[in-house]
Amino acid sequence: MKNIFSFPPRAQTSCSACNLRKNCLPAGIAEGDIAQLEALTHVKRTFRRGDYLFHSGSPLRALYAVRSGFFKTHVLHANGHEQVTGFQMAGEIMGMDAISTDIHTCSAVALEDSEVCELPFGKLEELGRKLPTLQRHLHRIMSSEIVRDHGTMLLLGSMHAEERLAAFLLNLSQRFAARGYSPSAFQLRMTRQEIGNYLGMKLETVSRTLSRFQKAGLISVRNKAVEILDANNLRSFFA
Amino acid sequence: MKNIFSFPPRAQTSCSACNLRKNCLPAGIAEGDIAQLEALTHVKRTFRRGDYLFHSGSPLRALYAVRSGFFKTHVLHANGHEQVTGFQMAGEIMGMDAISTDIHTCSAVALEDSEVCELPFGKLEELGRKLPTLQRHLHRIMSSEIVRDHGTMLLLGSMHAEERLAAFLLNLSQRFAARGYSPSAFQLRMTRQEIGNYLGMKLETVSRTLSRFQKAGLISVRNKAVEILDANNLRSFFA
DNA sequence: GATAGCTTTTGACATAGCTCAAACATGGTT
DNA sequence: AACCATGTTTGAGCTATGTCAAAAGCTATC
Repeated sequence: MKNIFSFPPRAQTSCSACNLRKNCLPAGIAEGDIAQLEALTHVKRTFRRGDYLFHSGSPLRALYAVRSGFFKTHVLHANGHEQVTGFQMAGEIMGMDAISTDIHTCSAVALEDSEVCELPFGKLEELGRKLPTLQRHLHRIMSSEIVRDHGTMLLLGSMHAEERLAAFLLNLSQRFAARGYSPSAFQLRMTRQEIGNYLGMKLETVSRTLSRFQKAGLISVRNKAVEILDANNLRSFFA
Repeated sequence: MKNIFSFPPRAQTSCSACNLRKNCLPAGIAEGDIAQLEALTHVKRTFRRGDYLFHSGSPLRALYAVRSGFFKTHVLHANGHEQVTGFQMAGEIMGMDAISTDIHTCSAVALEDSEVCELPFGKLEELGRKLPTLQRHLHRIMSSEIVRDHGTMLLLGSMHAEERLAAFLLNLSQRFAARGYSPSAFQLRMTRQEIGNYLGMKLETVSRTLSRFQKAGLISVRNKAVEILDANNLRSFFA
């Protein structure tokens, strides 16, 4: 399952031709300036399921935009416990944790075969000084991660299992929708274990809660295939 | 307790003469460039306990550096629940949540009488384009908040009450130490309620756990006065 | 310096979610 | 096609933490 090549395949990328333009870093950047961003996004790397994009402790080289596929990021605690800090899908940016000290503080793993665009951070900062819209957008993206993390803290700090899982499913739904996929039927790319870890609950509780949602007619689950049948009532769990 | 003046007192500030230089935004910025940062940090505002620095929903005007005193930030959920997302002390920056959408997503309240330096964000970005070290430092500060939030997610997602509280006390201790105060004896500025909210537990559990730590000889608590008696064993709770 | 309203502590009891365990399903590999 | 490792479901009993309640301690204001 691990990629045995130390240097995954690379290829040229084009932001202007990319269908993720509206979800990714170029969002909100003037047409004419995208070429400059593209010039530094020189490589696209591919990953097999289970491959690491970066490890906690490794030096910052670049930010990474998911081109296709699915990743999870997790931090490792001294006591050996691992906490999933997020799941990233197409257009989402990883690696901002490393800007603080130039060392990654979390690790990123592909949950399925995936492609990633590499944005060398030094060059990104440099270009940001020339293009205010790019600078602004980079700031927005970092701030979004802060806001998202605050939301997760709210979830972990004050919600019950049912509320957490409802919020999780609706969040996935909404993100799939934003990418043009069905908001109501999708495949989970992560295990119950990983969902539970992210949501601060045990895999058995995830499984039981999904079963309960299914019995209540809110969703249908069969392994990784989820269908949201009653988004409104699901939403009412935590609204 | 609320400040009845709609415009809190203002005063000129000086970064170069500020004893927080090493903990605050100017950290790592070339001596010669600090004057330029100072030029835009035009006002220092004072707050009474309970005063709001900004509210969730209000527009981004500036980032705020705590000059003196203590703040908490919290997000509000649709269901009325409030989650404390952090406690900020001298030198720490608030307001980065608003960069994403130009609207604050959390609120900041003074926990004691406090002073704050205002950094108009537009001007900060503008200056960042001229001073790479400032740009870099702003990025580092935003990234640090991401890393900190990941740490809180780990705490909320996987630690027991004792571990959370031990981590919390040691974190405060370390931050006081970084500011030249005693790492072993300090005053809590927040209530058990607020601690519990931040740590995802009820105030009774906070109180009981503190009592247990005290009985075990790890700390001494009398209301808000805390003394850490055995930092090593306290650390062993969650290391 | 008395009063009123918070805040904290502690106890007794309730419960959501954890642990352990067993059976079953799935999908990748030989 | 069969096998094995991995993931999922469900049950039964347990425990950490929440809930409710009462008393005592602070602090701020008049």
